[in-house]
Amino acid sequence: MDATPDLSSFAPLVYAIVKQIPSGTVATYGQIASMIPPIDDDMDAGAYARLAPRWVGDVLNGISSIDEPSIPWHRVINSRGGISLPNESRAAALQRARLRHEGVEFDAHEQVNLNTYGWDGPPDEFLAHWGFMKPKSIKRPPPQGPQQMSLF
DNA sequence: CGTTTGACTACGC
DNA sequence: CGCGTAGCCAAAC
Repeated sequence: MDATPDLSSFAPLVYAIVKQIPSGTVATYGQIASMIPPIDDDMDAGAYARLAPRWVGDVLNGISSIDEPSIPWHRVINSRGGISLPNESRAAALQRARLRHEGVEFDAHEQVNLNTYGWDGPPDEFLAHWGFMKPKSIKRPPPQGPQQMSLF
């Protein structure tokens, strides 16, 4: 059997998830990758966790070239909340324009506040249907009492 | 068929 | 808190 460990079996899963990202929100490569369980059983879970985000990028690179309209590839950004495409890239400008058009704002550093625009992930039904795992929420729960004032 | 690069991320300074 | 580096694998050259 051709156990081709290429991305052909990985790509459809990425497509399915990216399609679920609502307009006006963004998801990170790592977040999407964390939802997809390791396909290769022999692969170490830790290794997979480090590799999968890059595979997501590779997959999206394929559809951004043809600009597949059914897949909102522009809503996927890196963990820093920035666009990973080369700044001078035509696709980067397109991605940024589309996000802004959807209401996503960029700060002075040209980065998106994931706390505000970060995606919570698809519904549980969707996850169960595909056998996906619930992603680690990219929204960082604000510490309840970060600036706990020292009474004395 | 060896080398290089990459839409990544975590970690260190 | 921003910038540089290491790691890891697949695809492109």
